[in-house]
Amino acid sequence: MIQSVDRALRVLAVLQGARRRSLGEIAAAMGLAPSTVHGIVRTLLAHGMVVQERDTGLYRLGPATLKLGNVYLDNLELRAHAQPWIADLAAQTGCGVRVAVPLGGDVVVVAAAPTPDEVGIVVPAHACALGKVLLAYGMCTVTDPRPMTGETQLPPRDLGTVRRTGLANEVEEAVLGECGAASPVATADEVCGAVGLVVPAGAWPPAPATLDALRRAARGISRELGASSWPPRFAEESATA
Amino acid sequence: MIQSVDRALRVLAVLQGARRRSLGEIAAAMGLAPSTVHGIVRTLLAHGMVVQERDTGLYRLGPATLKLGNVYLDNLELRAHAQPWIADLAAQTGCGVRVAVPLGGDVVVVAAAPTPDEVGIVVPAHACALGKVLLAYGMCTVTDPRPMTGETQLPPRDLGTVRRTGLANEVEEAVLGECGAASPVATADEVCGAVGLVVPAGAWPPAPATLDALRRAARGISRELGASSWPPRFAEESATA
DNA sequence: AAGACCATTCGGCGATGCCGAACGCTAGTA
DNA sequence: TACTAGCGTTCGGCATCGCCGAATGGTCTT
Repeated sequence: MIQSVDRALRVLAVLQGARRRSLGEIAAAMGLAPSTVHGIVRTLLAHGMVVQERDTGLYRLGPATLKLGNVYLDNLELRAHAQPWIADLAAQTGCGVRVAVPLGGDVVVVAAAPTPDEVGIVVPAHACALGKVLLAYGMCTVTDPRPMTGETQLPPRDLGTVRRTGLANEVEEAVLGECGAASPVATADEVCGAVGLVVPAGAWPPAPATLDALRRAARGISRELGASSWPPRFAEESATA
Repeated sequence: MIQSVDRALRVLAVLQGARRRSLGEIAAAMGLAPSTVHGIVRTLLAHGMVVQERDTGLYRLGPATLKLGNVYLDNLELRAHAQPWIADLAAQTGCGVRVAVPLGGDVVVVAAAPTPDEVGIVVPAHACALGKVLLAYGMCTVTDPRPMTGETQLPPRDLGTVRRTGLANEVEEAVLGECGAASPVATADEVCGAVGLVVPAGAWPPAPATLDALRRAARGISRELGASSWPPRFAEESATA
């Protein structure tokens, strides 16, 4: 782990917390001298990862981050293969559909239907069905176990059942009035994401046919990505068995 | 400019060029020893900026880039204020509408209507109307003057006219069959972006009323962002005058 | 079975970036 | 007007941190 690179990425993380920050604020948040942070920020500035407001001198994230994120999406086989499946699934079920990948203790939405503007949103893994799937397969780790609503269950339960059935549920644990169900998506040798439905609390639980459609989509995407079996095997579980 | 941070960002830039790359490929592209790049990549890996495929060992961009890009969009006042204007403009004119910001020699689309999935795309500044506006105000610099179609004009001409009229044009310079017109958007003290129309070659030139609507939108957004006059003054031009 | 490529580890030399202090600036205040 | 407080920024010296070359253990190809 290279110190200065790690610090640069931590600067970007700090900048995610607020629209704009002063150099001193960033330095204070990281416990470093302002002049140390200045060198890092100047380098980020040169690459467009951050921008500096001309009048106030404050810093914010820059457009290079957007370019980077867009290239990531374009290069993601998971997204490309999932796109037609989730469009169908949204049409069939009338629900919102999301595909997400793990990012530490969170999940990041990489595809959505019928509302593609949900791409990019980040949800704590322990508070949504998509995250529970990824927790069950060891792709996420609970880093910040704070409840988001009064319904949030801590720690996440029944992860064994998730692996057995290929389904995870969530009832108003992230957003009141919103429930979810999700299934794992895998490549030939690991779980790489999850596909899930967003269901209004009034329509919960969904019809069995809806959950079957979800699982069919998860299996279909996984097959296109090279997976041979579904639900996927959990490497660590089968190793200890 | 801190060396290792700069190298880390260049690694990300290299990774934008292809879906996946081996450590050796990245090292070769940068003229460094593989072991040097390895340390950098490991740090990026720890933050989710890159991921490593379990089977092949190859590297690609990671989901943290997507999160970063999404936060950038959420924190962008330009985008928030432009959104209703471009929705109206798209409905009135029947054209595609884009809002873009400068990024070195390119422009990055940060808002679009009626097709929001165009957000994130990157176009060389010298080959599109949006970029010509930003070149005219010194927010972009031509870094890689390669024509994209047979129509691409190099170097970009009539930038003074762009500043005088608040309008830039482009006829099939980026994509054959596609033309564009764009106007500057400014805050109180600098040009921060551009708004433009995408017009099919068959519908070019657009009606004067269409261009007026474009300019009204550009002026309206600029006013909301604190600009006092429109078209905006060009700092360097007025300083030398 | 041999070769080529991969990611990865290690250790020593040296360049590199860290930090404290000083600067110029703007803004708000007495 | 003078004065303080905060900002971003610059500079230089010391020591640290990271760079690189070589060596390892894999896997896949020939």
